[in-house]
Amino acid sequence: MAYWLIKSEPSSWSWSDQVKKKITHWDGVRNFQARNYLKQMKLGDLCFFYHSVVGKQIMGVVKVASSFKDDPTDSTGKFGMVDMEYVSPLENPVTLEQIKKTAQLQDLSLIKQSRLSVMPVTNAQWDCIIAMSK
DNA sequence: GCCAACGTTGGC
DNA sequence: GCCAACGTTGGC
Repeated sequence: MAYWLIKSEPSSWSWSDQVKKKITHWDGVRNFQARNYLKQMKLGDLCFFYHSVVGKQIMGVVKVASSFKDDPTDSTGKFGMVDMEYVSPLENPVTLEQIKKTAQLQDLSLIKQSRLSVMPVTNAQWDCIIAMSK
């Protein structure tokens, strides 16, 4: 099983929206690198849900609830989406500031490629962030 | 609200 | 196929 981190601006789709709705289409990705990662996702893979711009912190965990499929909001047919299902909140959100200060997390794409909206997370990085949330 | 970073588009 | 122009993202 793989781990990922997905970003959303709370003004368009927030963690509390996700908690309420439980399961949602993760559509609107218009970046090839992000799309390629979406494509690699497997059913049951876990993802951190990160609030960009407002909050700048990891709020909780969701899981991949469908494999890669057509994005109905994309008329070009180049992009796609998966479904994301609510799993659990973090006990305490982990902020971008904390992540930047943590030596083991310096390779996280969140830091190196701030514009990428879907990125892989290693087992070690996952465990580290979970530990920080306790 | 600004601006740096960077991905995408389109003209050549 | 290159690269300048442009648009968008997201941290500050």
